[in-house]
Amino acid sequence: MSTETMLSFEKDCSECPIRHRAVCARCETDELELLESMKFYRHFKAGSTVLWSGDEMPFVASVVAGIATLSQTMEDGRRQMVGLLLPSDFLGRPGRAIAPYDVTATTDLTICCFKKKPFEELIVSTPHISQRLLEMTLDELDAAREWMLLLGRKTAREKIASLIAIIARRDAALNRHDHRNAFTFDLPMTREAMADYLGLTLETVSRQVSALKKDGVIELSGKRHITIPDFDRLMDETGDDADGGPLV
Amino acid sequence: MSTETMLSFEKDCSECPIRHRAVCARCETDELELLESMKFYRHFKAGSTVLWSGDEMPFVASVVAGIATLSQTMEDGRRQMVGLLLPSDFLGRPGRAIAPYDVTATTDLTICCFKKKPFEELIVSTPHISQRLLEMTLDELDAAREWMLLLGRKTAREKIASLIAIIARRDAALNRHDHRNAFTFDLPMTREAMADYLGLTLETVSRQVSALKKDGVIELSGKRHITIPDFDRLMDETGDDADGGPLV
DNA sequence: TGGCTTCCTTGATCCATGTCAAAGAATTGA
DNA sequence: TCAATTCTTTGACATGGATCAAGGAAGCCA
Repeated sequence: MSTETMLSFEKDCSECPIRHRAVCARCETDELELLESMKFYRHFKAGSTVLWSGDEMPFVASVVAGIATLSQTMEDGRRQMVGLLLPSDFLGRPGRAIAPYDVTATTDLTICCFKKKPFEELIVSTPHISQRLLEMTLDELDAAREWMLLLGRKTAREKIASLIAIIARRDAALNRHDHRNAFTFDLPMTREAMADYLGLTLETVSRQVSALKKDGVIELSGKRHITIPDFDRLMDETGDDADGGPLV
Repeated sequence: MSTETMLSFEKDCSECPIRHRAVCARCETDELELLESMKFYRHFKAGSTVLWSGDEMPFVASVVAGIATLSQTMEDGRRQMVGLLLPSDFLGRPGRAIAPYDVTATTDLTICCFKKKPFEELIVSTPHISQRLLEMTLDELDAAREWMLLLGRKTAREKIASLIAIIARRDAALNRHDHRNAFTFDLPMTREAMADYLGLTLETVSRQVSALKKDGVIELSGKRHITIPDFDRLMDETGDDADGGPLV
């Protein structure tokens, strides 16, 4: 599961790309040293399963690179994604032994793991960690509530536009763009994963993506590569208030 | 807004009905004394608005009695409930000045408030509070994810059955019943509020409630009073796994 | 008592999205 | 280079839930 080569941050937390956003963001040098002695990395290929719902969960982890999803499946196969974990997001819950959701690597994925037991002790003894975890959990709850509005009340077209806007924003936050109004990026997920995210079928996703393309809201090259000629135009299609927050 | 009479718990936290489940659950006697000196109560009538989205939010609070809801409204009036606050649940977020959702009293409501600033200081200095808040926030996130599955993938009939099961469970947790298989309680919300919760229209809610009644899954007297003759039968209608957790 | 007002129910119809089916692109591996 | 596989698109049709419309029931207060 693990690669042979060791990247610089795998020794040294201060080199880590998510150093300032992850659960360890507030840690001081001495606290980082403690984390360094406990952490271990795991890598997953795109499409592979990290954990099945019901599995024992021996670790908690931060996403370092790539994207993971949390999803629930009903007995008859209906499936809903309930979490999208981007770099710096936290996986797992202190005090929980069993995974409540399927965890899947949507792209190639690297996670920084801590054994559950020692991490739980750390939370009690290191307020910098528990405070940061609280903040991140509150952010996730806000995101979940946005998502509930999307699932309960938006049309298929608005759902697609919203998802594209979310991904564009995240991409803009990572890679600074020169142009203010032209965004280009790859969708990091299949049509089926988009459908699972949005509570739609993959056919409806495909049709609505085509419709947004036909109407000039997005430009497509290949199936995954998207250009947004006018971000405000895309925002109009999401159904959200005009002032849905600044772009970064 | 506030009543003239003071109930015993309004002086003495140890008398408080939510003492062992709220954000203060883990506090020791001396910590409770500190909270007692800071807290104040507010009361709202059923149907009244506690806060509008965008309002300044000068306090955080625990729900002591009654039910409050969080909801989002789109520009054209589409509305989705995104939180259901029952007694002991926490309202507000440390570090947030502006309410991001409409907060409504669904029933008569009593909340135990703390001014935001002093509470934020308390969180830093009192690990018993921040740890409990983390735990409660993680629970809310789990509930939000269940709800996302409901919104994204369940049929109207499954949604109604799920909501009734949730309320029945909560009611059973508060009021011990003698019979193992007969539950009776009042729906604490209008058909419209149910629709906002479930991502449906009120007409569909009404029709599906009638259908469940016709099929003998529930018994209705009046519009709000429900009896569940066979809880397992109801659970079959929710679409959830058979082992959706024990009843309390 | 009667007339508002609010909440709820039911019917008729429509339409957005799901379902079923087929075939086109892109990718992988032999 | 050619299957085989996976992902995607598109078409035809079905349907669950929304919409529009009317009226019933319960609570309230004058």
